[in-house]
Amino acid sequence: MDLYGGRGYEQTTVAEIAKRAGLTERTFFRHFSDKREVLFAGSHELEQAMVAAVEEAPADASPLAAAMAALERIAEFFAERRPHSRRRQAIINANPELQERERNKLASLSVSLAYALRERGVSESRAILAAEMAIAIFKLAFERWLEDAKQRDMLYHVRSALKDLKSVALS
Amino acid sequence: MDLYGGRGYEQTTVAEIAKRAGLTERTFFRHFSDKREVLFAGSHELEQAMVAAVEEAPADASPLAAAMAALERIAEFFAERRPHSRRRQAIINANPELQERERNKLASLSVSLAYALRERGVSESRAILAAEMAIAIFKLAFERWLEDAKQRDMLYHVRSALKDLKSVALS
DNA sequence: TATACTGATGTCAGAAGCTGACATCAGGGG
DNA sequence: CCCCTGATGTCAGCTTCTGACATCAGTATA
Repeated sequence: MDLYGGRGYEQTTVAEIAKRAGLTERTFFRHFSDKREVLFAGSHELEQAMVAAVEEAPADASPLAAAMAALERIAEFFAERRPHSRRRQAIINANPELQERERNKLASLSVSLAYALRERGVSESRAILAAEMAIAIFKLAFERWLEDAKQRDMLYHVRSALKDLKSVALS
Repeated sequence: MDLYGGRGYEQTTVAEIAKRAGLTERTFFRHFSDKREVLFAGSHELEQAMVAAVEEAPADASPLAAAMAALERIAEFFAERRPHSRRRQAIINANPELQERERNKLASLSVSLAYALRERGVSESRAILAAEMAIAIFKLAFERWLEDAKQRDMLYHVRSALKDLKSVALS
């Protein structure tokens, strides 16, 4: 992140990263499939936590409510990491390739959530749509949370986005 | 598409594509920024048509209704292209890098739709969410349309997905 | 204690994607 | 007939990423 932030993502070479870590270029590629992947290493854990939240949601919760449980579950995770998240996001926002990868991660997350919803007996179409809506809410809430001058927490923004989404869907 | 379909995306080299077209590798990269971009060349026109549909939607249409107008506008475009679309999608589905790019295009489309909605006076949050919902509907409808044994048209699947989305949002 | 195994790392060579700089060439306008 | 422009070719080179093989440290096991 120091290097990507300092000289820019494109300008920093894998060789530099490896050297900075006291390792070889080859070793870098054994740990990360991609030059981009370094920035997204932790995303798998987050995904698992969210899936678990869906699985543990009350049996009578609606698909959307169950998907929202996933967002509420991770809301606290972000609380202490605002500075880190801002730095990271600034790097991603500065480079299309990284945004591409980020969208990929969110898409993968959406698929996992939809699968977890299906396991709850939700129909395929409705599971997919509920998951996509949850992701849309997450993206919006995350963006708002990062730039919120009042520093309201993630939960606030998630709920605010959900409210907007419902009003839009009904109109 | 012949090459990507035949030998697979990864196995085909840009040199081969260029040779097949009777051109140079260098020329290929002057026409397409990427090896992937060949498959997504036409997407800009589609995006513009959809934006136009949003702009031309009745002034009293809700944000979601305006976004849906974009989907209805292009529904007929796909009608004659089902064989081509299937072939193309099979190639994309077989390769993660291409899926990544496809998601990128849809994200770009979402941003454009949201912008067009904003121009209609919709608030930022609601514009973003309406656009995202439209994209979610499009993705689902497109998938269903491709695999529909009954060959019902795109419009049918778009409307069916919209109905599901509304029911999920309300639950 | 010696040996074998395992996992992480290093070394090396090379393919493929992509870019910059410069040359060429065809067609259109003055 | 000349000049300009846009598209293409040529070439050199960087960077990402991969496969194959070597090394080395720690650990289990005989």
